[in-house]
Amino acid sequence: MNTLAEENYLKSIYHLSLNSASVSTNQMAAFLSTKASSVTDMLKKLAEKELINYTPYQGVTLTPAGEKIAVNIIRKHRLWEYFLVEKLNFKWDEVHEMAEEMEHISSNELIDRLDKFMGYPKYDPHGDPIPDCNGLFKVHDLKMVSSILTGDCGIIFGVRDHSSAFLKYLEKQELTIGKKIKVAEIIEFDQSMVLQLDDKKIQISREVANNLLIAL
Amino acid sequence: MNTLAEENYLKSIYHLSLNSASVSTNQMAAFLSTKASSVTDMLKKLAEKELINYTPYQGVTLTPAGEKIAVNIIRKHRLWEYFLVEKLNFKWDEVHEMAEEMEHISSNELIDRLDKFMGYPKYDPHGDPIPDCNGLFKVHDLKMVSSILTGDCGIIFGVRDHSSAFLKYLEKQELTIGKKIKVAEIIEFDQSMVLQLDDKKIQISREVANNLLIAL
DNA sequence: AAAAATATTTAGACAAGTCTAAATTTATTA
DNA sequence: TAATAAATTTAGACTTGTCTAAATATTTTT
Repeated sequence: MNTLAEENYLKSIYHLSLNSASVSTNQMAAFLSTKASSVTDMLKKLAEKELINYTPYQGVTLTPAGEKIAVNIIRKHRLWEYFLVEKLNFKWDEVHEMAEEMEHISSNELIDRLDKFMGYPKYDPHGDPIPDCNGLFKVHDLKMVSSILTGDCGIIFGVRDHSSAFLKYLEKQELTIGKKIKVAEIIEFDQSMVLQLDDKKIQISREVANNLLIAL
Repeated sequence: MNTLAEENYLKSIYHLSLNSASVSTNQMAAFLSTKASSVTDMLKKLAEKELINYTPYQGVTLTPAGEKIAVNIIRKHRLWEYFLVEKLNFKWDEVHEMAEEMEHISSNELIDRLDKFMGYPKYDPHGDPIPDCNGLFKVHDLKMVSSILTGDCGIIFGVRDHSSAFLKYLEKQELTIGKKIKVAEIIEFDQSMVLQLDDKKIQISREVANNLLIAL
């Protein structure tokens, strides 16, 4: 199979590809907290294995084979996160690092049985979709809270920032997955927003609104 | 923390120490399917970290710090095996390789919660004791079936050989953990044994009897 | 107790993955 | 479009863990 480092590179290329068509060496280096020269070395290796399309200086995309591996790692990551939260009662801000390790457990039989054990969940604790055993998942059309207008309603469905600090903040504000919100007011000065929840109003910064996703 | 290789060496020293007071370089090399020179290199590294007592040419023992790490890895291994069998319905001969990977998931909080989730099991699917979160476990005084006499009774409590082939054979013969057996006859020619189970008699070779453990 | 056999360690090399520093290519800008 | 800046790759080195082959230590045998 592939090494730990190879798997992490493939996963990173997948995630970065969601924003831009092709991924640059420097983007990778920043994302992986490594140096551009290290990235180049690994890209050559992955291209050799035909898991990525790589032309020097031109950035990189995943081949179908590479994407399949990346999606499988993401499937594992999200299923383990679901397990940690739903079965072992961890909080949603505590599970990322553990899942980063667990996603590399190789057995697919294991992950399929875990999936079944948990009742084939469709979303992980952060609202991200869990690919099924064939790598298929629905891509929801979610909007940033910052992009909607006064009076608009929606249901919180996901986050863009997965940091513990952000998740803890949302938890404290009761801005969790499934909650219904309505935009009560947008402050012109700094674009911060006042949201109406079931029982209270809260004010969130532009930065928070940018990282909170809703379905209308 | 420690690397994967370091953890595997410590675990091996622990297992091999159960048979002999100190463990030799060649024993380690055979057990780990590696070369004696590689073992020497690693022993130097572990001695440097004060996880083992190592005098060149004189074999090796674990320090208390090294033993603590080894027991913790074994705790993780056995708890994951229990999880795989009891929650995900794997057979007892299918779980070893998966647990070899899972035992290196670093979080102790995770393993303690897994332990709680499963109701603090005392034995893994092969009858081996599971250390608690302080590294403590009962050492049962088990006997090899080959060491008992005609007419003696006992309850199957463990195995010495953990290979899939052996476990599958035991499963087929219904010689599983918890079964009560009585020695009906010992064949003088080859020391094979006829065992009385609840409902039937079966004959096992000396080799099998050597690897099956019972409590009297 | 010396010779032979066995076990262990040392020396030097290699692969994976990373790094720094230098060279090269691509992009920007004036 | 030539000069400058930024991005990327190459070259060479380092670490971890492994290997082979040679050297050394220990054990066994006679």
